Amino acid sequence: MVKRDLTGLCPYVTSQKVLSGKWSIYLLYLLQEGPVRFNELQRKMPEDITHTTLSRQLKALEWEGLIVRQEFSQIPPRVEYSLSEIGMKFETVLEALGDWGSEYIEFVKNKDTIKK
Amino acid sequence: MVKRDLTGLCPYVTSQKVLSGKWSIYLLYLLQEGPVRFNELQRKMPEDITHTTLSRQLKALEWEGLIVRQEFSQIPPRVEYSLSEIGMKFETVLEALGDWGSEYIEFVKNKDTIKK
DNA sequence: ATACCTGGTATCAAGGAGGATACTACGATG
DNA sequence: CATCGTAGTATCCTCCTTGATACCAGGTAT
Repeated sequence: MVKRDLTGLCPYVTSQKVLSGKWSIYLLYLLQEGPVRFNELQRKMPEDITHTTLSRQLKALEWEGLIVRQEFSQIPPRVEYSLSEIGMKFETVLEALGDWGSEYIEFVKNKDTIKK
Repeated sequence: MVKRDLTGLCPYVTSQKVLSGKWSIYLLYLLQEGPVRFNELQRKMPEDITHTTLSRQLKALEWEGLIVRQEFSQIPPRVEYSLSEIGMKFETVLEALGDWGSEYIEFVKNKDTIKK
């Protein structure tokens, strides 16, 4: 996941790059409600995802500035992830994506039905 | 680009899958204004993209139902791509993405400046 | 005759993202 | 003493996407 290039500073290309991770959108969606711990995130994912992958994905989002990682000095460790300021501003996109995604699912269902 | 799975029918996961192509967002953005020809699309891309890649990308979007391909029986060939109905509904997302992308670019600029 | 135009497809190579597995620290619990 | 829980990192392997290149049709321009 090579990022932070901002080719030509195009908003669309930039957005595409930020969203390139396989789980970025869903992670941002999960973090909307507030801080979530690492293992909790893993359990909440809609598909199985290894902690290796989750870790990489979170690191990328943190590196890009969308999320914040807070570590508590406890045993066992406790790490909470939450949205940064620019991450919170992404909620508008999330809303639009959620709406469109639902409509799209309906669209595909109907199409498949007609084909049968 | 293997698609059309709709895992658990989650809108966010679905959207993520549709947007997985490296150029999907920008292509949808370009098609907002109306039909565009193949070579014209290639020329309008912000980075160089081979016609092989463009062809695959368009095929994926067409297969997903977001765009429509219209072929005119002419020599030399003339093929126009445009948004489908569900593709047009994506414009809300595009708008949000454009706004957020711009803000994000500003955010990154400031961050880099501070670091220096 | 040759090159050029469009809009592709076929094939191969390279790179990167994701998955699987093993390993880590440190304490609590059985 | 051994295992569990958290939150990771390090490595390796594999698959997928992209990129590069060559090739195609069929008519027109030089």
